[in-house]
Amino acid sequence: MSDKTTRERIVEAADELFYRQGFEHSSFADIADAVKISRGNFYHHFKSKDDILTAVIALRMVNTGKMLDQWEQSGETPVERISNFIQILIMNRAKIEQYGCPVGTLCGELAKLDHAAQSDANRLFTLFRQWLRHQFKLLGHDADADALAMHLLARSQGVATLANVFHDVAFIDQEVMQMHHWLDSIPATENTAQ
Amino acid sequence: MSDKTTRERIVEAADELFYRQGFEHSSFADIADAVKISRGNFYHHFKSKDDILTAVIALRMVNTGKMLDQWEQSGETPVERISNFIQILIMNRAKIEQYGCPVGTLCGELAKLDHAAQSDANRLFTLFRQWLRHQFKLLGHDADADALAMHLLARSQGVATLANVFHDVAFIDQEVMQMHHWLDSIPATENTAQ
DNA sequence: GTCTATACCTGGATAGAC
DNA sequence: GTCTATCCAGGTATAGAC
Repeated sequence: MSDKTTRERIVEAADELFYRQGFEHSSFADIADAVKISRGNFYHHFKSKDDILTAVIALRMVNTGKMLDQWEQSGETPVERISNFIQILIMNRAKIEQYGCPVGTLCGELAKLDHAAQSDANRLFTLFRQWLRHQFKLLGHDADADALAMHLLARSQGVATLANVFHDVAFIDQEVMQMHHWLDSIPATENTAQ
Repeated sequence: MSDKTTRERIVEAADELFYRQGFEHSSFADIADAVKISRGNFYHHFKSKDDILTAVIALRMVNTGKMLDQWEQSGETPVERISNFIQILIMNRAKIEQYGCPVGTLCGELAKLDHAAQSDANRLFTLFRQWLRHQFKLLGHDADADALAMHLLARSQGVATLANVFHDVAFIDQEVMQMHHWLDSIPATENTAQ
């Protein structure tokens, strides 16, 4: 657990701030305060604010990838693995209630800004989408695997948004339960080929 | 259809711009361009940008109220009326694909900004929530009317978010169909008392 | 690699003429 | 009621010393 480089500390602080305050609303001064460095020093590590955003997205991609890999290993069945996805809402409920879904809110903001990094950020969603699609395929749902993946993504997005707006964690619990039931109700003609 | 006052024109232009670009990202210059007035002239009608936001939210409240009233009258049964709600996703699919849900994205942004008008904007959601709750109550769902209302709100929010991110209108159609099926599948022990 | 100082620009807001 | 001119704060980015 060696000391983190200044660059890493900047990216991590920016990651958190972009999540809590949004990208545009987070200034260099904010990040500088968090990392305890001077504003001018940024430009030794990054050439612009957009550059920091790119690094933040890259970090999130790596972390998300690791999480999905871990679910892949820890879950015995596709249903178990998909359940892990649903459970993020519970794991992160306090933060979701305060700041919404990190992926959804970032993509939403960048869409409004018509920002160049939009497609980069959207890849975070694609990561989940493909992983879920893969799991549904393993369940024997070849034709509608993508539709099921998108459906589940949409459900969790909606839950995160409303939990944030109404500051209601109980609503998360309630909906997560329903999502688990929905998952269990899917005809699981287990695909034994893979 | 008398000519609109400058004030009304400002609010309408701001409404559209806040939807498309977000509140913070829309400058006075942007609004001035749209309305074709000078920047200084704003302050004869509003004392601050936040004031314009308040007016925009008020306008949306009025318009939303009118829409709900109309559904109330045009629909014969609660199911028909709730169907109208689901159908907004279809009616506005082009805009949703481009800019997301106007209510959800505004509330999301104001939450990140920790803006004073947050609770004002959230009332837009509450308007829908209460209306839907009322309809579900008429369906005989006294105990879980609010849960059903929130469930439906969350579903449509999620659909709007993903349609926006993936620029996919077909996904809207697909999910709307499922939402109608879901609605039809709800045991409708019609409440004849009201 | 980190700092201070500063340039430059945008955006919200004010003053005052017409 | 609308305009022009202007002020001021804050934000990104650069220059250059240490």
